[in-house]
Amino acid sequence: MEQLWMTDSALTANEVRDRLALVSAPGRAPATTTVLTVLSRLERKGFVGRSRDTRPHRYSALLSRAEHTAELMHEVLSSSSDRDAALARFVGTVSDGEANTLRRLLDDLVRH
Amino acid sequence: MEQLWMTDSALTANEVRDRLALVSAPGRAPATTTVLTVLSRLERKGFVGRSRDTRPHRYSALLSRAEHTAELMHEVLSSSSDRDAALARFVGTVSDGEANTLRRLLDDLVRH
DNA sequence: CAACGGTTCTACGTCGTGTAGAAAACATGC
DNA sequence: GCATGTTTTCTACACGACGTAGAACCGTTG
Repeated sequence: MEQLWMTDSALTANEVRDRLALVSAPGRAPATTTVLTVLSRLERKGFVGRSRDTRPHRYSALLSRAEHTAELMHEVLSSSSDRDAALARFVGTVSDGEANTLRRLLDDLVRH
Repeated sequence: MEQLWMTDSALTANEVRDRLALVSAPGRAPATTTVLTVLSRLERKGFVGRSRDTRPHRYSALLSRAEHTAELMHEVLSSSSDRDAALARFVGTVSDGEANTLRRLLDDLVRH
């Protein structure tokens, strides 16, 4: 459900429904009220914000897809009693490409 | 629930119950059957293995806590459409200590 | 004010999870 | 061999998170 939201930003419920309709299987297009409900719940959990003043309320993701993923990774990591061990395992199973990406990112980090 | 399991390895259901009893609040000690049920479900999901031949079956974690955490992180990461962006966000919010750990790990990686 | 689009309220089915009793399967002492 | 205690399975319930959506409510506009 989330993913569908992360496509872009600041849409009305109907716009979201339409986009969903395009992606989902023919029969499985959600009703507008469904979308509204889900958006409300996401808002309650702090994942999306909405403009209550404009009449068709506009909803937007508060965190980008990448930010959200990063946050989840932190959550998972901090649920571990031994963070370093977990990181070691993580790095040990990462692809070469991702290892390089990580190196680059860490280098960038050091030059503020 | 998981966490309780990751303490050490190869225990019987009753041993697990006992250890749980030590940690949990006085009134909140689980029954043995409860432990069995949970262990069975964890087995079904491939998180723990058990020796069916010994009579009190012995249960053991198939993945260490760290491995499990690492696997979860990979799962989360691969659920992202843009892995690199997610990694960037992740590294950007990591503590200095963890950044250093990561550098060291990546260095070790390169010398096979 | 009636009709319509948008929003909230209420609700149902499903799934995972923590919980555990009842029943079945086993081991054993006698 | 069978009664008894232990271990495991079966069945079941409550609860919360979701996906789903109808019914009712509300504000605008013709």
